[in-house]
Amino acid sequence: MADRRARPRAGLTRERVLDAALDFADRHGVAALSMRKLGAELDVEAMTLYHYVPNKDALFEAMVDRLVQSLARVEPGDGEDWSAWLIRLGGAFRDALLAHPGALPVLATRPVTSGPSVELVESALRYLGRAGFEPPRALDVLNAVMTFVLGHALAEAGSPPGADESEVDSLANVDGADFPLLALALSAGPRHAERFAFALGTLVRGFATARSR
Amino acid sequence: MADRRARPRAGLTRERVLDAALDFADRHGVAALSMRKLGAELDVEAMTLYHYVPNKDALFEAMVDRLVQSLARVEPGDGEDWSAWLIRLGGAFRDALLAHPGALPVLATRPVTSGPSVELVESALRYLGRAGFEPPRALDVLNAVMTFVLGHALAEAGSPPGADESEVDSLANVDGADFPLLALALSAGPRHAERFAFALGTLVRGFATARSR
DNA sequence: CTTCCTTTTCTTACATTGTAAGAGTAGTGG
DNA sequence: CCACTACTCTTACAATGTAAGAAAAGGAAG
Repeated sequence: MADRRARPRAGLTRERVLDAALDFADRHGVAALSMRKLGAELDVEAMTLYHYVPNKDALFEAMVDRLVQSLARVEPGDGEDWSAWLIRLGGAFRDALLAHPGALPVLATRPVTSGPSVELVESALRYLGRAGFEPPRALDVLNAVMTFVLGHALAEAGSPPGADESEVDSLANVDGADFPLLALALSAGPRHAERFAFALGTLVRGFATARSR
Repeated sequence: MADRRARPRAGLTRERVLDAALDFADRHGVAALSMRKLGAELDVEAMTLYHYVPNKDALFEAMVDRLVQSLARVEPGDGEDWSAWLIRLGGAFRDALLAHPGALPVLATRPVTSGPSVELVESALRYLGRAGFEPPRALDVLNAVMTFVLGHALAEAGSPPGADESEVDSLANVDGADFPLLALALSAGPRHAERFAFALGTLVRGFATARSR
């Protein structure tokens, strides 16, 4: 009658396994994620997890899918301009990636190939086509945006947790005497968001000339 | 007097260890790289490697450094325009990354923090400053280019070797009936190089408006 | 309740990994 | 010959992914 456990173990499910994995990755880094430790997090032995996930690689894949699927809801609003939509898409992707920085190395290392992501690309091509981009060009545009966002997120998330504490945000403590310009450039603080907006805006604006009509 | 081994084992050195590691990573993927296997590649026991590298992580770091350092030679030519130089820098970075796609996951996952890379950034800021970019803006520009190139290289290199053969170049075999636009966009072939040039050119061109003079 | 069946969990076991500790070996200078 | 340094190997251990199958926990049917 009393609760079975301090940790809410009741009703283990694939969702909960994935959540725990993402959470663990965010707190300790993917490198530290082992089936045994993940099991311990859920008050379960390692082998139990194999009932919800065929193997560790599939678990990684599922984590990635989870992140990518959050993009499905970024559809163009009524009368929304293609460039505004692209910027919104890029921003949503960035948010999704930074929501779980621990999973980033996994996503970056793996070709995103899941069914839903292909549908995403197709509908993006549809929107861009409507805005006057031929399919190949539209794919170029989409590719440029997504790869840029991925690269930026990687840089922004920086080292995964568990890395050497001493050099966290490595560039933050450069010697102003040896590297005056860099020190000056960094004196304004991180500015990740502005940096991102600046670059994405520049990129998207430039695509205007690539439309066929 | 005769040669000691078929494999050129004579004179093991840190350089040779790094070369072998990069080579192995390219052929089988970093995931498959273990100290024992790398040792075997050099006709040596695993522990021998620890004489040249303090641990596996340092080996990865050294591999990354090797790639990054090849950028040191990309200095602006006489009278070379800043945008041309930026494009050349981006291209060189791409080349360096794609020269060892196996090492890409390592580089992407790790904050590039080595001494030489900081010097690289400083000198890049110097060039861009000469071209009229204030240091913070110059860093934004540089960051945008580098992150884009990294993201693009990741996408281009695709899955590391050793991944599931069936879905290599996953997007290449989409169903034209279900995803007509994507199929159409892909019918032109990979076009990685053009895609890269298109996006990098667009990005760099857009930076022109961010100069202060 | 008992019996059977399915779903979920655990126990054991093994090959592979990174690497600590230290022992062997080779070559070099005295 | 000795001592010393540079290099390599042997052995060992803890941690990992996961195969094989035993145990437990429900639930449905009698």
